[in-house]
Amino acid sequence: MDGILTSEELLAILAAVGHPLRLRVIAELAAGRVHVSELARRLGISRPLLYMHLERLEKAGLVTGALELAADGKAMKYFELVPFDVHLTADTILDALRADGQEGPDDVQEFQS
Amino acid sequence: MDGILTSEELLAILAAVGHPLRLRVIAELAAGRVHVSELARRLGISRPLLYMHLERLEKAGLVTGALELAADGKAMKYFELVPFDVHLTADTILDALRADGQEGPDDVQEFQS
DNA sequence: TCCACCTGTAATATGAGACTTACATATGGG
DNA sequence: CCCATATGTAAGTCTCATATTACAGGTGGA
Repeated sequence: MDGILTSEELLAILAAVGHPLRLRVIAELAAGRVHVSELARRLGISRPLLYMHLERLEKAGLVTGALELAADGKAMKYFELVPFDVHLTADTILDALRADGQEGPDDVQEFQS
Repeated sequence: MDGILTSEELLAILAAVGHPLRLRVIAELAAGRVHVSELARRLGISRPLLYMHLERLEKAGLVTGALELAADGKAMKYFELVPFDVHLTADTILDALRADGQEGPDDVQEFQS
């Protein structure tokens, strides 16, 4: 979760981290993996709400979730932190915007005059 | 614009940078100071809209604006970038949340049982 | 069977942010 | 005097993220 980012990826990360609850979610997960219900209890928020925030963090690639079967047979979804390291400066932002231009040759049509 | 941040300050920065237009504003200002109307023209957006985004960036402490009188007597508001360097990791976030606790003794009432 | 856990989603408010349009002001030059 | 430039703000709309409530299903144990 670092290296060269496109502005889109950078924005996804910034928007994902830039919320009070999600900041606390990251802080909780920094201590180790937790399953959803337990995490909701710790944060004092409803489970559906937590789901939304986790989705957002997952789409940004900051956390990952895995459904597991506990010893007692109950299904539990554990989330854990994906190590990230984003350096935020004016230059970083310029790099991200530049990266958009020559973004992967995912079947991009080239024009010439 | 770095060092130890409270979660509030960190959130202000992240939320401020986390928008496509504001990313481009920062990129433009990275090349040097620009006055509002000129910047709006470069970005191809309306001036009132740019104002909103600039306010947001200014509140987060990422840019500063100064009203100046040009040689021809016209008032022009120049904005420039405030150098910032935010390192974003799980640890950084933990630090920010910890910093909230013992935030400046700005007349804080202490209780004891 | 009922209760206590867990996951997952749909339906629905609500509120903040983003954006537009319109207007007020001031300056200098043709 | 009118036009072009500039700043600044008020008012309204509209979209979307946020948040709540309510439901669906599954398991294990008393």
